[in-house]
Amino acid sequence: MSRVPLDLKSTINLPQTDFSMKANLAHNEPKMLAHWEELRLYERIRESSQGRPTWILHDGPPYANGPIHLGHALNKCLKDFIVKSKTMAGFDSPYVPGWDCHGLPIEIKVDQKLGGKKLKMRPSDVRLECRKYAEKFLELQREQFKRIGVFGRWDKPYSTMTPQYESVVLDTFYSFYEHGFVYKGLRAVYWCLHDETALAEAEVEYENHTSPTVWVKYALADDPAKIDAALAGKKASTIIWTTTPWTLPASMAVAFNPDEEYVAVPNSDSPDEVYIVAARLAERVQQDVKNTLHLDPGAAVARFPGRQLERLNFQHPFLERKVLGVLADYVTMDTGTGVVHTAPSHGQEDFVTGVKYGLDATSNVDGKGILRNGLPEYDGLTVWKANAPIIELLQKRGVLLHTEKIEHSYPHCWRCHNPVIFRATEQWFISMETPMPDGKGGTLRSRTLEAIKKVKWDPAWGEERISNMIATRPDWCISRQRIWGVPIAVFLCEGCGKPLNDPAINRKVVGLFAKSGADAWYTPEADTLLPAGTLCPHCSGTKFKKEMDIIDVWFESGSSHAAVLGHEPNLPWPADLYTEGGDQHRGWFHSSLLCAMGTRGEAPYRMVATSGWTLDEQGRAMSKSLGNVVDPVDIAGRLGGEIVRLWVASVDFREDVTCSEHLMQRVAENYRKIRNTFRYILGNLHGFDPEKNAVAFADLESIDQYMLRQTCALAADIRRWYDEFEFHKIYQRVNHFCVVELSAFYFDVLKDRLYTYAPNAKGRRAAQTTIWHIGNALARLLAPITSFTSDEFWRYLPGSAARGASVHVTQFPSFGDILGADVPLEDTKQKEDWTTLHAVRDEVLKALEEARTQKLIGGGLEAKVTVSAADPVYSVLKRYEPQLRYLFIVSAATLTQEAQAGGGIKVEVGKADGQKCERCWNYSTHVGEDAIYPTVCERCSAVLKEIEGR
RNA sequence: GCAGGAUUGGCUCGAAGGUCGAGCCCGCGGUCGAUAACCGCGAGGCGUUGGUUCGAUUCCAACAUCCUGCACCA
Repeated sequence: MSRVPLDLKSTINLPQTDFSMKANLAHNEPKMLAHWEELRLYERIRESSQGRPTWILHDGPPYANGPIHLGHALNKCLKDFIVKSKTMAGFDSPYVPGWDCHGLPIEIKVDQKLGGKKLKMRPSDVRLECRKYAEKFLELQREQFKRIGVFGRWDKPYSTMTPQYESVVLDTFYSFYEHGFVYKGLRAVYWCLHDETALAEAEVEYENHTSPTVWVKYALADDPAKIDAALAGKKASTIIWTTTPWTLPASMAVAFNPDEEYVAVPNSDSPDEVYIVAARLAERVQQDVKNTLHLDPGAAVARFPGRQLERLNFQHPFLERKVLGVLADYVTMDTGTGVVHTAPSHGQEDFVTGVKYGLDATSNVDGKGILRNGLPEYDGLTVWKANAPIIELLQKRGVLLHTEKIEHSYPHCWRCHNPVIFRATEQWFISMETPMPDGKGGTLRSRTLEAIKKVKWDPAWGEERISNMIATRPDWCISRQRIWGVPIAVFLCEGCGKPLNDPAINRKVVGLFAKSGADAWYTPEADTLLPAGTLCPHCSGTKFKKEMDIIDVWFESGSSHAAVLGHEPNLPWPADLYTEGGDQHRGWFHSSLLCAMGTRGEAPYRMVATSGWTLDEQGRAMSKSLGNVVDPVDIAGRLGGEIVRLWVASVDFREDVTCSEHLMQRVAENYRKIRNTFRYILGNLHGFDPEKNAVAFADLESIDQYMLRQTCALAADIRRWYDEFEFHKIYQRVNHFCVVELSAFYFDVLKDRLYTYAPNAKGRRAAQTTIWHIGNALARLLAPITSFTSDEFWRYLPGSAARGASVHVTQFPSFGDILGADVPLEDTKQKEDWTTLHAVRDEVLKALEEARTQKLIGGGLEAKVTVSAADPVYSVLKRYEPQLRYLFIVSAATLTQEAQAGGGIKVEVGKADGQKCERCWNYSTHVGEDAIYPTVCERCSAVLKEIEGR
């Protein structure tokens, strides 16, 4: 009875799967997101994590004023890797994202939008506009973060503009206030006369400006012999140079550089008169003032360091006042006379110097820029108009040595573009030197420095960095003359101006904020909080007004730990980790630390990790004008959110990271390799049911067992690297595993078994069991990074339906999961065998390549090889002899025991004997022996019999 | 100017006081049963200058370039 022969190709078990080779991520990821939403996946993860130890990453709030950029994506992906990996490592690790919503950038944007209208609007209406602006971008950023696969409590994030949050900020402020950390004091700030407002540094732009400059004589009021004996009996003066004559009424000191040499230069018309200027600038000064004064630097009477001039008294050029000689390092020798007129109320450095020497920093310039309390010549004029009469005045008093106009770079208001001035104003401060109220000793500064040591900083240099900053920072100026923020909700006595500090009233204000938000301060409702009959404790005044300054937004975000942590059982205080860009050592890490120290005496975090900056391929910062911006939203839309995630995983985030379109393409290439690994596994698991078809570890082939142990080694590395946040090592290692260990080695070798064996043959089932375990493990190990693809794979993996709806509710695989319970992890002998076999295989492949070059063979199966080796290699090969041809993927491999020169092995390649089997493509001398299938080899003949049930 | 960090094939990374290494890219070839895939072979590098050392890409110092934060231009 004759049979109709089967079509041979149909008897080959080719891979079969709907897991497409083309990911089409841009199209498919949104579907996966919808699926996750439908599953309520984040909530499910929370439920399944209940009761496990918590591990808290507290989110640093991005600023809600634009779409996300690559730095945001880096930040959020890193956090997502950490939270997901902690979750899969067995922790309850909730993630509450947050936003920073108050502050200047939004207020300025809204200002620009409102224009002149703002001045006519009530503050509460301006605040509403700001709120709408922030809300808009909070919404946008939330969707963008979700799009790149970040899991979190997106429907209940924290935001700095909610009543709850605002009340916590105020409560934190009161805690500082009631413990005596807070004081009011003067500080020099940028001031725009036109807009009558203080400006932040960010609001200042340098533009060219023409200023009158003057060289002014300050006569020494003390005995010049104090400086140098040679000056006894002389009439000594010094000369200052300034571009702001209007600040001269506020001149309180003249500054010298302590380490520079100064000289007393005689006036050649009147040799008893000497002028003290810097030695290095004497020639220049001579030229500058030559029209009024004939200095003779060559005839200097004395030379002395600047420090000799400290605390000497000089006569103010036109006021009845002494001016103190002071020392300052910032006095340079590139312009002027080496002597700097110092007005503490009108310059930042001047102010600092003023504090150091106890000088008066009261400003006699009002908010409109008008000089007050001055001489009739200039009193009542604005600073710009006062320059001319003051110069005239100097002339009249005979102290003007020279004047001219110069054009130089000068700070301007970025909105009205008028030149700005420095002005000392009253501000609120937190003192760094206040003793801690908890009785444990130390000051805010010293205790903070101690707390820093208990925190783990990654990279380690962060500790030194933040310590330096805390050690050297001035008191914290926490007030801002702005609207969009949390007000410093304090009542001030209208009589004496002193603030009220009554804890009972403070609590009532916190309660009001918790109910109605900080907006309430801008309504009459706040006034009713003050009980009738409240008296000022300082002057017994009965009338009070509200402080309308707002709190520095860094204080707000620095209070986030108190707003978010410690209120729910699985969100305990303090956080295990804060992680942001390295710029936050001065920003959020810094303010959070101080806020927590002042209120709780402890750091709000156990560990701080920092990431670098995102730069372009040439290492330049990204900017729209350079056109080198990589937009993560755009990448997600074209290449996939997974590619953004994988890029983040690929770089060492601790240093500055580079990115470009080109680099993203490269990452996409690598992604395809990982995807194809998953696809190969799924394709070859067609018809495999792990419940029914799995083969016990002991019955697997040696190579299968070896690969499962390799997978365990991979799992161990990956899990360690997740713990250490070394994601780029995971990326490299997984890439290597997929490309070298699987694709180029194991999967290649496996094809013969998977494709040509009978579907249910034990050897094939063993291979399937192995790749099933590898895929199962790999998907879970990679899930924190390739969250989309791992879950997609999970849905296709046979038997996974029984193990949960998503890979994200599983945990990392244990060695037992991979090998089977009770299988020992180590098998040293097996590992050594395979190390040897690997090395021999490499030699064989090289020999095959040579034979190919010589046109002896084409494909490897056209070849037979003979390997000659001596012990110990020989005996290893001998034990694996029947498998060698499959390992080398040739049609025959024979072995001879023979020592080689140099101790190596010899590989001889020849044309394979026999005919090519049409089915398995191996060459065999037995092709033609099967009557029904005359074109197949003896192995395939047997397989076909099995398939046909013969 | 001050503080901190970085510099390894074209790209991203890893390791180490003893010939550095991996993946990708690139070149050549194979395969045509993972096919917009797969396999093999090959080429290519330690910023500069000194010092310590038997030996330095590694440790030290200076320089250069780049990045971050801070300060400043009277």
